[in-house]
Amino acid sequence: MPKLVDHEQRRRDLAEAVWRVIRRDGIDRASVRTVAREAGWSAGALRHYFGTQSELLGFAMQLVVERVEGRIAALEPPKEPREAVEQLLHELLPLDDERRAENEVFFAFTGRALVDAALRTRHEEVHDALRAGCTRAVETLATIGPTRLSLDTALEAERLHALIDGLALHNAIHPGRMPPERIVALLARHLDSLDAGGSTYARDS
Amino acid sequence: MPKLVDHEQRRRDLAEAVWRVIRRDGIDRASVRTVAREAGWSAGALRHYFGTQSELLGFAMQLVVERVEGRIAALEPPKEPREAVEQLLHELLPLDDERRAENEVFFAFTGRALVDAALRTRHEEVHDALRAGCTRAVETLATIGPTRLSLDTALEAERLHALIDGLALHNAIHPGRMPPERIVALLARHLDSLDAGGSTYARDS
Amino acid sequence: MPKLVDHEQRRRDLAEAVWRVIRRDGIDRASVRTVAREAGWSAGALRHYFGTQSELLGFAMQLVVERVEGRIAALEPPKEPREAVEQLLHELLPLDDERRAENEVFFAFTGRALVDAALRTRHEEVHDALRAGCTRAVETLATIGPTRLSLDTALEAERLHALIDGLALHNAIHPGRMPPERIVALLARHLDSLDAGGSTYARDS
Amino acid sequence: MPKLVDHEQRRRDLAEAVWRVIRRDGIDRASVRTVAREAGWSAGALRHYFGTQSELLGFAMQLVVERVEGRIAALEPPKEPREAVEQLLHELLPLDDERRAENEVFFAFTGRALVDAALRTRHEEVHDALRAGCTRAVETLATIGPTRLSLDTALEAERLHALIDGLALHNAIHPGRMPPERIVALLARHLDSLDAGGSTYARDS
DNA sequence: CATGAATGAGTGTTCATTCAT
DNA sequence: TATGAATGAACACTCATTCAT
Repeated sequence: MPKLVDHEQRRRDLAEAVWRVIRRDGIDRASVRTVAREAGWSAGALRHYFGTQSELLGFAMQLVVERVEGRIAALEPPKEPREAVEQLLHELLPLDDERRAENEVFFAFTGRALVDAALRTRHEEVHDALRAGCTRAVETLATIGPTRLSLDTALEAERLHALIDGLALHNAIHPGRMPPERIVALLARHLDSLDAGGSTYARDS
Repeated sequence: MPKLVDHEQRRRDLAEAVWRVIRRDGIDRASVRTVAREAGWSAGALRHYFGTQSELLGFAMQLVVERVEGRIAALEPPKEPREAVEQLLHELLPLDDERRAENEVFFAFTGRALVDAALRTRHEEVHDALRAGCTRAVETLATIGPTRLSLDTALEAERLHALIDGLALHNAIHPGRMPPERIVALLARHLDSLDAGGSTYARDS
Repeated sequence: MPKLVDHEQRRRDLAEAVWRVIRRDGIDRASVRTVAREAGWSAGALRHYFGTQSELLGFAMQLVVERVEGRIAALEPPKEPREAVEQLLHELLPLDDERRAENEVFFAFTGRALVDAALRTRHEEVHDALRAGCTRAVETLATIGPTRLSLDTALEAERLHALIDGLALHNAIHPGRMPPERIVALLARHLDSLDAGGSTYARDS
Repeated sequence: MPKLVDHEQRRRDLAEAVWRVIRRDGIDRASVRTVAREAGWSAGALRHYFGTQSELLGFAMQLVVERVEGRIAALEPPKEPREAVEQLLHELLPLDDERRAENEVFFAFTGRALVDAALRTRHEEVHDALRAGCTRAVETLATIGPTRLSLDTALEAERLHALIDGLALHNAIHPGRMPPERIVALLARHLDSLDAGGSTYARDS
């Protein structure tokens, strides 16, 4: 009877080590050796759980995918516009440490996905999941809001999506210039603008 | 002083080689050797113009900075809102090959700037220049437009900036999902929304 | 003692796995892991039967030794020259799959035996067994043949041995240039030449 | 003006280091590191002359090819049978240190050529060159000899070739059992046997 | 100014081996 | 007996950098 290990848990531990290294030193430093050391093991031990470095990074990226997708999937259908806004703010934006970590790791992978086909596929998953979340939010605003909105939902979803990613990017790279409070204000203003009548999400959030 | 010109021109040639390598193979492949080969020289020769690899990449990034800043600085004060829009579209967005190149290189550097202080400083320059361009555009819309706009220009500039970067990012990473025409349409819609009265930039651009 | 049988059988199974790996991928790929996987076991399990990789390969080589020796020992004393020839052809030369396998494995080990003393000892056993077989064949031809042969049997045995190994080597490395039929023809010619009077083994084989 | 080095000479030096390592420790130990150390340089320096290990080993093998081919090409057309024999003995067989080295290296590569296509191609070159040399020798014996020989030259060339390789192999792997003098005696006997009339090359060589 | 020689550290990966279970 | 965990050394190869010329 060999020593048994929870394989999936180990993979998760290692992926988290990948995250830490990426956030601290950048994805270029996320070598097999470095990650192993970060996790407190030898490089060879890591090979039990990930056959190649590509697999390791891919899994770490997949973890982002799953977290974001899971978060979006868990969203309750909002009863009113304000709730939709809250959801976006609290679930999709890098407003706390956990999501800030995801966000930074996500952008680190983004740079690599530009030239790595396998990572790009995973990146696209997150992209689409975020798009779906944005679409749902826009639709909510259009249908259950107290307003007379007649939105091109596809267009608005894309605009919202681009705005969110832009905000997240600015927060990741220059946190001082785009702190969480400012993100909240900007997003509120944006949602506000969708409702020409003037309901004001911005006023007290 | 012709020698200096040569020297500076060489640096520019090399920086362009860096761009080509980055776009083709990713920033990780932008090694001193690879870039030298791409430029048609020996690796040692490169040493005369850039002491370290970091300096080389920094200069290549600086080229992006200068181009974007130069482009923004060259903008004529718009006479009317529509012109402001045109400027944004044609000067700041990745709608042709040249600016698509800048854009891709910019995002490649972004990934690295997340953990490299020197690159981050340069990145911030571009960031601020873009912000300034956005601010100017928003101000134009507010002041010389035919509308009764009373905008929080700082807020709107940030929103526009984030939107533009988000669109550019989406275009760089998933060009199929965010082609130039779509960028144009989205940005038109956005500017449109700034003018609650309803002038329609979107209608015929 | 059934356990011992099992043990020995296991070793044989593993040695056969070694053979398959060697023939397919070369002796360099015959790692402990690869062989274990080929045999359908874990690498650790193999340790119970072979303490080191060297031992494993040595045993696999020993299997060649035993097979060749066994085959030669089993030869009936030939009644007439033609029978001696047949024996050589059918028992010692790589004319069917089984002996082609032995042959290839043998030469794979030969390369290593050049610098590995333990393997060289085992190699020498095969060498000597083959030599003995050749000697017996030559003696048969000299004593029971219908001819007036007066051979230097030691010399002729060595010549025959070198010829056989040369043919086998050529067959192993360039099978297209030395197919089985050609081996038969060449050996027939050789044996023919031993009998100056002209009995013709070649004519109808 | 950089330090200039005779590239081809360096490659030859390195190839000779390969030979030394192969003869001493076997071809498996002929790693880039080991060879570099043997030649007195760093592993990185070696990369200036050989891009990959495969290239390095291929060149070292090519050296054997060229030496053997050169030696065969340099053979003068023999005036009489005896001379043909001498040529074979002195040029093709491992009777002195230089050719013993070639021979050992050749067999080391043979083992690898069994599974390496690139090496096999080079191996085939040596094979064919040796075959040509044997063919020439047999033809000489048949045409200018004092005898009534009517040989199947293709068949006899192959037989001679296999014999020579077999002898060389036996000498390489078990030098004690097949010393140079014995090789000479055996080959003399063989050539003798080609001339049924009985001229005796063996008698005084 | 420019080159190629040379180094040493770093990369991902494979491996034989040891060990606890 | 048998397994998988774990290690540390080795592998080929890439790289930034230094240096003599």
